[in-house]
Amino acid sequence: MIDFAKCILTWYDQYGRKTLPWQIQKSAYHVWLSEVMLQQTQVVTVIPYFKRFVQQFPTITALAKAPIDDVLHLWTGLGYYARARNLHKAAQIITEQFNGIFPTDFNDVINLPGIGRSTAGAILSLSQKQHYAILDGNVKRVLTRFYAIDGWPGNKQIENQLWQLAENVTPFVDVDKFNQAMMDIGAIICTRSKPKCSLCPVHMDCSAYQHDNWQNYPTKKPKQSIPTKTAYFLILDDNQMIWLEKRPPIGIWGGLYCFPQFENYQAIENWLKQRKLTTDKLQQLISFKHTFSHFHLEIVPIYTQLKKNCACLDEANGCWFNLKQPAKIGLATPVHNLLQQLTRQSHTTF
DNA sequence: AAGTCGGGGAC
DNA sequence: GTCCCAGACTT
Repeated sequence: MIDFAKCILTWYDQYGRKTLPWQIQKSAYHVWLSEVMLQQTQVVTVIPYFKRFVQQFPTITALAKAPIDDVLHLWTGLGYYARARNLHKAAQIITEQFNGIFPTDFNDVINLPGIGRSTAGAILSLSQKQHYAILDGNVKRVLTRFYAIDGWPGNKQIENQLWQLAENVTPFVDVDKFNQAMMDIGAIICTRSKPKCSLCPVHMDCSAYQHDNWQNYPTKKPKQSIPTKTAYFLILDDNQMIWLEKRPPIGIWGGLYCFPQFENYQAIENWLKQRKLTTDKLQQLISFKHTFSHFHLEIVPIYTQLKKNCACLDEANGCWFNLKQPAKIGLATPVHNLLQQLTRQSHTTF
């Protein structure tokens, strides 16, 4: 049997990634932020978000003091907005309970909102060389192929087995390099499709390589069809000002601003009538589909111009979004796209 | 154990 | 179109 960790570490010295933005001035804060942004999100997507975020919030304390809308604004388009809310909440906990210093005790770290076992292990190993294993999508892919682990990793029993293997292969020295190398190999070599086995430092002992059956691993998630829902977005235009409402903090697009949303056309007319808002004719724009992991959303934008603002709208839970002077708030991606479309049209109109 | 939570890259 | 990504949290 080869020395798994030694092979991985030797590979890392020569080929591992060492200049990603969160690896330059390595701190617990930067590693934490990157790990959270990288949850279910690819590196190339994260990089610009990470740079903007640390520029605006250089310290945990600065993040803790910021309004949540500022935080969500910087998260716009990244998805899984609970990550941003948890990050903000955790920054406040760190400021209050840990004097603004990121905790070094595993139990303290994993108890922060938005940090699970793998993220806690990644932060403490990468930023402080503490001996903890990680088990993200990359490590799961490498281990299931190397050891020929059958069964979907989302299954609790399979996941426990993978954690055990991860702990077994994780060395006591250079744990930071090892964990980074495992993620690098998973992301660059042991890819989901067309893995570059010839470049892998442990391919000769890899079960999937020996049997030429990498396609069987990891075992795919049992797929299920997802439903389609329809949503009408009311684009209420008061002279280049668009009415947006803040969504409740939990649920889809939590804390983001969105057009008033309805399940059918009639509900829009009721909504306008109840608020004594008089508008021009309702105008249906081109509908489109937005897909989530668990349902499709058919979005029907309904545009109309407000004739007379009766000031019946609740400003506490919404705002007039100025197309010519956009506020820095969190926006769901289809809302963001529609607002940009409206901005372009207003330019060509004049 | 299953459902909820986004958006985009790669194919 | 499909699959899934440096997962965590709720029920």
